[in-house]
Amino acid sequence: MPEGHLIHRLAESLTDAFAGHPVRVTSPQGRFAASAALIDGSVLTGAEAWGKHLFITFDAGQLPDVPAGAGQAASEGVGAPCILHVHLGLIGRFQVAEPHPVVGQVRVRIADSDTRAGTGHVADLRGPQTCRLLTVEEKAQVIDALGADPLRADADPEVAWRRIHASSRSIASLLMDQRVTAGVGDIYRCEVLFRHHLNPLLEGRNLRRDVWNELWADLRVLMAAGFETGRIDTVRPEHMPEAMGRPPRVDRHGGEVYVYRRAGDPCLVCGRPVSMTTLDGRNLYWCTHCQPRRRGRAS
DNA sequence: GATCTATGTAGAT
DNA sequence: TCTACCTAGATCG
Repeated sequence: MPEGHLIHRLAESLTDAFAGHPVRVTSPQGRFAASAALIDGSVLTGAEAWGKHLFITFDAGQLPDVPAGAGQAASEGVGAPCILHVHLGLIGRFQVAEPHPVVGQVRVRIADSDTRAGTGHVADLRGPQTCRLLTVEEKAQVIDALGADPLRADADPEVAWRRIHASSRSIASLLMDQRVTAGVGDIYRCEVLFRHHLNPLLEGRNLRRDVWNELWADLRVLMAAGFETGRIDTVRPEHMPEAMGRPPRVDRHGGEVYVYRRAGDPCLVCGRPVSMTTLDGRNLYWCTHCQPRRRGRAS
């Protein structure tokens, strides 16, 4: 269930664990067995994240002939790179660990060719929303449809700004739109809006350019920190419960946040209860006092 | 043991 | 706006 920062961490973990080596690719659950067979034994050359999308590239150059019609990537022929495209969706998990027996519904297992006990790694994929093989061209098409990823150095926030500036949709909805900002999920959108005192229902076309610049810069900082630590911490030191004379909290998702999943609890800044509603089918949390409607309007 | 929930998205209505 | 999908852990009775 991760947001973009964890997908980037995952890409790094997979690259560190397997890049440059031939790997075993299997589908213990069976639902990916035919495709797994196409890349089993090939060299994993690297993994890359783009928003919440994960791409794992295999060098299929040394693979034997693959059965006709076994997959789109196979039609490229022997020798073409083959890309495993994964999107975890809401409930998927992809964990890199030391070798261990399969437990539960493992869609894909990637393992070192040398699986002697105590050596190597195993990566288990469970419950993905997307798990398929792509060609290089198909991967490019997926990326073309995505907006600016705050964790990528090559991200272009101008693309996101143009889409926001032209839209009558709420900024809360736009930040979650992967065609606008890729990798931002429910926690980061709720938290960054709070940190900038922005009302979630502010229309994109009414967002000031300087406020967008601040939002984008903050997303980059927050998500880079999340990439480093593996958790989402958004509370400024002066607002930490201890600094405010309150007992420390433990959030279920593992970080310190202002509003996410804190409905009814006192706002860490003003003390009024945090509000929650549903927007586009997702839970939206905010403080009606700290995020008033007028803030952010175009002048 | 049954039910609920979830850091997401696509497709139908 | 709704429903379906994928899985596991938390919560309920």
